[in-house]
Amino acid sequence: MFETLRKHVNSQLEMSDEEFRLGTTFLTPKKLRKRQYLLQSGEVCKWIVFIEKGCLRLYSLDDFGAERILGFGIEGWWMTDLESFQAKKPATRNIDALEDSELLMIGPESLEKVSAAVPKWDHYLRGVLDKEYKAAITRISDFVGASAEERYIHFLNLYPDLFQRIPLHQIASYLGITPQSLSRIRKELATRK
Amino acid sequence: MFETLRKHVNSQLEMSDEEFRLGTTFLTPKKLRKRQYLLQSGEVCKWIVFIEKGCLRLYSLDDFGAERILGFGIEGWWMTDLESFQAKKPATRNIDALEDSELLMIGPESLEKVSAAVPKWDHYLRGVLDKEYKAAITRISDFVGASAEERYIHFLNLYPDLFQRIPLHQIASYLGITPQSLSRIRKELATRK
DNA sequence: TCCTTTCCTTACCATACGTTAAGCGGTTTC
DNA sequence: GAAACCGCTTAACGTATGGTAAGGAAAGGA
Repeated sequence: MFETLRKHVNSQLEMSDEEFRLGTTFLTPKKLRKRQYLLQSGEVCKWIVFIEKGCLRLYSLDDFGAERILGFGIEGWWMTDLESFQAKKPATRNIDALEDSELLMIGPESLEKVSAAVPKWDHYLRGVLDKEYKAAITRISDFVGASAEERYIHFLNLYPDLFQRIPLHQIASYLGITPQSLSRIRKELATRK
Repeated sequence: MFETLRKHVNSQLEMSDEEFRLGTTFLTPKKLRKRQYLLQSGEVCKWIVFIEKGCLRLYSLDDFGAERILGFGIEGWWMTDLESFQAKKPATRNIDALEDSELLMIGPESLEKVSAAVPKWDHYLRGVLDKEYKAAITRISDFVGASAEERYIHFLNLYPDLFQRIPLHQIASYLGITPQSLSRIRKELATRK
């Protein structure tokens, strides 16, 4: 049940089996079917989730109901709408499953408790936020200075795993362009090779 | 020397004068002249800085030497290149002063110490990172789904203080457009009113 | 199995933004 | 006080991306 999480923890820091086991007692498992919501705008986001298996996406809806994809997650990633989770205010964003998924969830109280009780978990979870933040800055850097084509190439290099399993029109939204533009870019890249 | 910082701390959480004083002993003051670098790409970023007074910017250079502005900071903001600071690797980004500035700096060891010694400071600094992360996601949301004109309007609403004192061509870079495009957008908005 | 929906692509035209070039008031420099 | 620079704007034109529409392959539902 905790295989992927154990691997991810190991990749970040040293943690004994006992410390790991202790931490996992604060986690709530949950299965999500494809298309099922973990969070719908209007609800308060009550969980930070680790993806043991499957694929989620975080997105908002613009004034005309079109999806703006803010991020993806697959096994080995953490995900939440921090805005709503921390403030305990209704979310403006949505999280749903792109594939049948298995999650490990942690709520605000458990988060406090595990951070206080197991310093290693505190470090681990803080490190997760740091990495997310750095990734966000890198993505902003791309938007500020790179063309859609460059952003697509960067995405391929950074997340080859995601590219394999996420529909192209969702990747287009993530890149801030239309599916048609992405299609055009891919054609252009293919002929150039 | 710590007026702005004291105000900022107060705005985030409750902290006694003694706790505050204790924390400030870990800070190193520094003055920076306009155009002076705090960090140049190639150096390791050794500080997280609080801006008591003045204005800084964080930016990278593209292949042709053009500046891509990743962020601004004025009094009451914290700033660093987290990528370089945490990994202790040479930075790819630069930080310099847009105005004569007064900074309070904290290095990696002091950061560890103050976090361990004063729990309130640990919470405070963690909150700062959280806010930065949330702001980054909001900015990404803008890039994914909003036009340049909308991004400009959002910038005005979010950071009216910044708009007053930062040259327009730098704001243009922050928004991911050219100064000419920003000028066009401003004209369009002015005539529409 | 059929029928619907989803996903990807292509084509055509519209538009937002980039590029290049130039001008002009304000400030700094010598 | 020129001269040089800087910040901002405007204009003309080029290009990347958006919008609309349509078709076809693949997947999913009944």
